[in-house]
Amino acid sequence: MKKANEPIRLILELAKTQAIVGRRFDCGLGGLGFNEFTILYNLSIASDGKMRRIDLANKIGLTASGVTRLLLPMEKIGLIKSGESERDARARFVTIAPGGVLKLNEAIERMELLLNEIIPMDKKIKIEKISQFLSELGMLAR
Amino acid sequence: MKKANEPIRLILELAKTQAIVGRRFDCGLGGLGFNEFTILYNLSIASDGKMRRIDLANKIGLTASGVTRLLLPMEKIGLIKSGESERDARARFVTIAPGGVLKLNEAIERMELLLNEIIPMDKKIKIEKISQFLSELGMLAR
DNA sequence: GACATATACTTGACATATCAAGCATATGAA
DNA sequence: TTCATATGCTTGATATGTCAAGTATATGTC
Repeated sequence: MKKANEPIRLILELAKTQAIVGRRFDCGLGGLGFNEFTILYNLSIASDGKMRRIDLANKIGLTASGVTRLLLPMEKIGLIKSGESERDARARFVTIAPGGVLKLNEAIERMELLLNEIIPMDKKIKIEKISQFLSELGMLAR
Repeated sequence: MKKANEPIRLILELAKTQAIVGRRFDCGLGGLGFNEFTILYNLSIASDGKMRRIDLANKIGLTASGVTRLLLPMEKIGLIKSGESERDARARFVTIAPGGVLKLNEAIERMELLLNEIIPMDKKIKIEKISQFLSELGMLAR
C-alpha cells in the first residue's frame, strides 16, 4: 500500500479544512450564505463597483456556469444587479445592489467576530503568508 | 463599504484555492474522483484497515449523510466494502476492497506526478507548516 | 469580406453534499 | 429497571457546482 507524500497530504488537509470552514460559515452571516458573501465582497472591491461574470468566476475560483447558478437567486432577492456590457455583447456585468451592500456590511462584522473567536492571536501572524501561499497554489493549479 | 480584514481574506482564499484544486484533481487520477481518492486513502491508513462511517466523516470533514452519499456508488463498483460493527449495532464499518487498493495506488502515483509539476521546489519547504496550520484551523472551526 | 478560432454565457443533465426528520441503538443517571 | 439524552446512520428534499453542448459575439489572419 503506497503512502501519500507531503504535497498530497496538504491537498487532503486543504479539502478537509475548507469543507469544515465552508459549512461553518454558511450560516451566521446575517442571512447571507458563504457564497453570497464571497460574491458580494468581491463585487464591493471591484473597479467601478462592477465585474464581468467571467472575471468574477476567475476571482472566486468557480466556473462560469457555477457563477450563473449562484447569481440567479441573488438577483431575484435584490442582492445584485446584472447588466449588459457596452463594448462586448457577449459579456454581462454584475454589480452589488443597495440591499446587498447592507447585508454585506453586516456579514463582514459577524464574520470578523466569528474569526476572532476561532483564530487565536498567536496564529494571526502567519495568516498573510498562508494566504499568499494558497493564492499561489491556486494559480499554479489552474 | 467595509473592508475585510486578514482572517476574512484568508477564508476567501481558502475557498477559492480549494475550488480550483478540487476541480483540478477531480479527474486524472486513473478513474478515481478526488472524493473517492480521499476516502480510499483514509481507509488505507486506518487501524485494522477499517473505519466507522462517522469516523470517516470526521476525518475528511464531511457530514455523516455526505459520507453515506459518497459510499453508495463506491460500494457498487467494488472500491469499498461495508460491514456491521460487532460491538455497536448502530455503527457500520467501511473497508477498502481489493479493487480499491489497485485504483488507490495508481491514483497516488498520478497525484504525486501532478503535484511535482504544480508545486515548485522552493515551496515544498513550507508545506508541512501549512498543513499543520490548516489542520488546526479546521479543528478550531468545528 | 470571409473564415477559422476563441471567448462569454446559458442550460440540461447529473453528481455532490447539506439539512432536517426519523429510526434504532447506546449510555448514564435516578 | 426506567427513562432521558446522545449517537450512528439513512433518506427526502434541496442547494451547489460541474460538464458538455449550444448560441452569440469577438478577434485575427488571409
